[in-house]
Amino acid sequence: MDVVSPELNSLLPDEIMDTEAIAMEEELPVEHLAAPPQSEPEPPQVPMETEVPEIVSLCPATTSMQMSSASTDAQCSTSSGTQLLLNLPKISRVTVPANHQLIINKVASAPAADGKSPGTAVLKPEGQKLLVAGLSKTGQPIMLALPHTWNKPATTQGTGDAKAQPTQIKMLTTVGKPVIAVSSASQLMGGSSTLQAQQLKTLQITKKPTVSTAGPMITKLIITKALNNKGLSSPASVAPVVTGRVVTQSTPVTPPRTITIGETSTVPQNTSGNSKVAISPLKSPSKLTVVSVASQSPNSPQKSVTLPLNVALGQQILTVQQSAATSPAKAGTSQPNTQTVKPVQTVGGVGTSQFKTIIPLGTPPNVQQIQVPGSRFHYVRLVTATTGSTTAQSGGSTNTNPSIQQAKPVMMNAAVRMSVPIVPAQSIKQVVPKPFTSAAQVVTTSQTPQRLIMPATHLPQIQPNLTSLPPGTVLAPAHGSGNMGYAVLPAPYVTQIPQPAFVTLTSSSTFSTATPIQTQARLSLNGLSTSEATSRPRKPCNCTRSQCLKLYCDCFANGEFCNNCNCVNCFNNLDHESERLKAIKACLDRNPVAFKPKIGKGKQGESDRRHSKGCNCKKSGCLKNYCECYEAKIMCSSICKCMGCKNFEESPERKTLMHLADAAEVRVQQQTAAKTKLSSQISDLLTRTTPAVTSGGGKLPYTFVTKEVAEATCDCLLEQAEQAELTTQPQAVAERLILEEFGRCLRRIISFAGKAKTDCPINC
DNA sequence: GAGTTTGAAACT
DNA sequence: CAGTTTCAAACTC
Repeated sequence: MDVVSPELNSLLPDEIMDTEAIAMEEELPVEHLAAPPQSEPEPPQVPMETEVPEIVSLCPATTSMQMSSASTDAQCSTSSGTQLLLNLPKISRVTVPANHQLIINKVASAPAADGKSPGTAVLKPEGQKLLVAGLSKTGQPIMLALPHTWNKPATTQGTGDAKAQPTQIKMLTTVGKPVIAVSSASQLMGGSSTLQAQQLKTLQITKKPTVSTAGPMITKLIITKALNNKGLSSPASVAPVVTGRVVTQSTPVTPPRTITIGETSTVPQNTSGNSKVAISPLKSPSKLTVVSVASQSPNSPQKSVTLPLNVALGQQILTVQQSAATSPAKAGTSQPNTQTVKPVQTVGGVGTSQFKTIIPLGTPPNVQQIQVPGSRFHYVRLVTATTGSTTAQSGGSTNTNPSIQQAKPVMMNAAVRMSVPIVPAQSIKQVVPKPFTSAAQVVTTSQTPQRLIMPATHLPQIQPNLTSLPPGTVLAPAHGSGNMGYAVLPAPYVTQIPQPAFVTLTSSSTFSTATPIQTQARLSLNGLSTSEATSRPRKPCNCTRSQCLKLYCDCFANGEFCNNCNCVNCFNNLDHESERLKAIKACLDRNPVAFKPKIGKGKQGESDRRHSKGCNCKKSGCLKNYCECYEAKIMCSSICKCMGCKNFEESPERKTLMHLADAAEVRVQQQTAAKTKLSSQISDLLTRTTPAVTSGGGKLPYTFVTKEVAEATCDCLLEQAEQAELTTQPQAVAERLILEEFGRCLRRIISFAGKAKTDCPINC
């Protein structure tokens, strides 16, 4: 993975970050914190970018409250009945939708140990660190509880600096409704030299998600779905993800769920709460952020607010899988070695353009990726490194042990683009319960075991254009800067993962890998519309000499893993991650925008798509698919260096070709329609009880020989046979009588058929 | 399906 | 940056 400096990281464009909204820096004045999304730094210039990052507005028509940093306790009731209970050292901004409850538990301000982080606070031990309640569509509260030790910085962090390292937790809630934006920063010293500010953001999602689960459950990880909102006026994406332990009561109907983010250090092996990750679908309007969590300490009071499991996520469903409803045992107390991660089943992601998945990381976290075929978004699950020893040594540097770094993506039905802020590896380490004894984690699903994660390998630092980060790029924090890092995952990353929607993480030193279902959708077809991209399966490559690690390979160039290709000696897969990452880096070194779509919008005023570099054709006249412009169905532009170009608006050759192409397409469509129709008719004919095939406007005689008619005929013949038997007729006579009867039956059938034909000439 | 052509990517 | 080579897709037969 490539690593970029923290500075770049901080500038991570919204497009990549997929986070939006309110930046919450602890030290920032409230006003600043409350600043609108627009205040975020602009992404690096990307001339041809086809996707324009959208900013999500966090404060819809809901109640908005701002508190000064001095605020300690606050209660607020909105006119709509929303209640807010806040007890935070600092709350930059809280927005609560009507009828939603937001409860933030007490947080006592405490002096920073090193005094370098003024304004930081330590959460009261007795109180939950932080409870953020969001409301689902149903009005049920969603809560996050931070354990006391939550967010303890690891002392061995690679960066090793004592600077406060803010961690962001962003959470996206439902669209439209939930508009809870809470940002709070608290820092816990936890005896470590580093301070970490936790930022929690709740983002509003434009779409209302559908919730899928209900019932008791303990969930560690929640994965959300992503969606492609490109071009949608109201994109929906949701991905509330909560990691950590979820304890729920079980009310059959939308039981509230409490999500607690806690530290394991307090109660190490107890809870399953391994740190997990949250995920967020990204992309426009709906941006989602993920939350990393640690396990919760059983002892810590569950002050959590109940949160409805079902969080509507637009059309996407965020599902937190619950443990079997029948096994309440899992709830609460225990589950020492298993973590149940339930990715949310996403529905309907649309794959289109290239997207980038960003995973924050302090130290190389394990990442679970989930990709939804056909979707442009990917889900990424960050899995904290396991227990102790292994993770401890990383110290922020790349882990060289392959076994530890095994990362396997998890494929889902939808792809998600997201950015996930992560808890520093060290904090994770402390937080993670025993279950994870090694970096490698076994992911099992209720359905199928899965292997996951992408190693956040530390690679030589590069400073690529952020907007052009290739898949697999990891943005790591720079020295002395925050803990937050981002890993840019290629959409394909997730490709080679088993389908199961739910994943359970269990401790294990090795990965159990389910046979990956390799479904890969081309996320981005330079210039093609979403529908085009999704409808057209990616063509398998046939590389023989490039190992699929050069841009010659379309799969690689599109940031995808080879899947069902015909390539030889392919390295574009998870088994050759290191080589692949190196190749990506090499490509970026040569061309920082190598992985960006070549077809994008022109400069301002140029609404049409155009090739970012222009073609260089010499013999094809730019009217063959050799020409990248022509292939993308766009005309050549002034930046093209082609010779004898015929691919321009008024070109007769081009028009002719277009007409031919259109005609061909029409023919194909007609043929397809005809085949479909014929198939339908045949099927109908075969299944119809009473045949009604028409010929010349009437029914054919045989069409009257329905089942009923046949049975009646048989009855007549049997009756005749019985008569013959009763009268002791010779066999020959009996047979003759039966045949005569059969003849009469046939005549009657034919007679009726003719009559029907006359009475109803038109297919009746 | 084999061979040729083409132009982007990679290399020098 | 320009020229050359390599490569894989597009195309032709």
